[in-house]
Amino acid sequence: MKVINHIREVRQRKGITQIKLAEDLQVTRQTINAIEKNKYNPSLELSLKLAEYLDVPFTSLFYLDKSEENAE
Amino acid sequence: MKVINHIREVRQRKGITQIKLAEDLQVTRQTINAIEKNKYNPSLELSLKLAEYLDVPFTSLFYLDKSEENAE
DNA sequence: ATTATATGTAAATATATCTTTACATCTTGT
DNA sequence: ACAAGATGTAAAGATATATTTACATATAAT
Repeated sequence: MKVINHIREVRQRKGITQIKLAEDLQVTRQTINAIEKNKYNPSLELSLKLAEYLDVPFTSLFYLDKSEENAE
Repeated sequence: MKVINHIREVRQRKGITQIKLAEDLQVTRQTINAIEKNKYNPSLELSLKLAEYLDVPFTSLFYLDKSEENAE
């Protein structure tokens, strides 16, 4: 069961660059890029910071993909 | 800034053992124990599964400790 | 006291998350 | 065309998360 995130959409809607988001959250730009490109999931701590920073409900930013009920 | 979790309290309130929780979520009992004892944070995927399984709002189960604003 | 169940913990190992450095590509404006 | 800013990506290394096995302690019931 995979995790879906809507970071890119929310970030772009707010006119924020990956660079600014990374700097403000004290991670590297590559980390933001990798997460947006679904290379891996953010840690719980970073996830909470992202939702807070982007000012959206946590579960609208991250949720489980129910279509892959049986998948790895 | 650390992550606070209320897994133990919610789990006990529901009368669920670490063993059952671990089995139902397909992780080991040691993983549940370590998370409850704050050895480390759950992954984002496991965090989402925990909130769903325990049937509580995500941000009432996990949140950032604002009292450690400047701490590592 | 003994048994059963639940919880705590440790070491070794595997995989996931994140950083650093570096270079490539894309887009937009001039 | 050129430059500047934004994004994509890769390899090597560090730290975090999770498993496996094993043993210890706690608690409650009989």
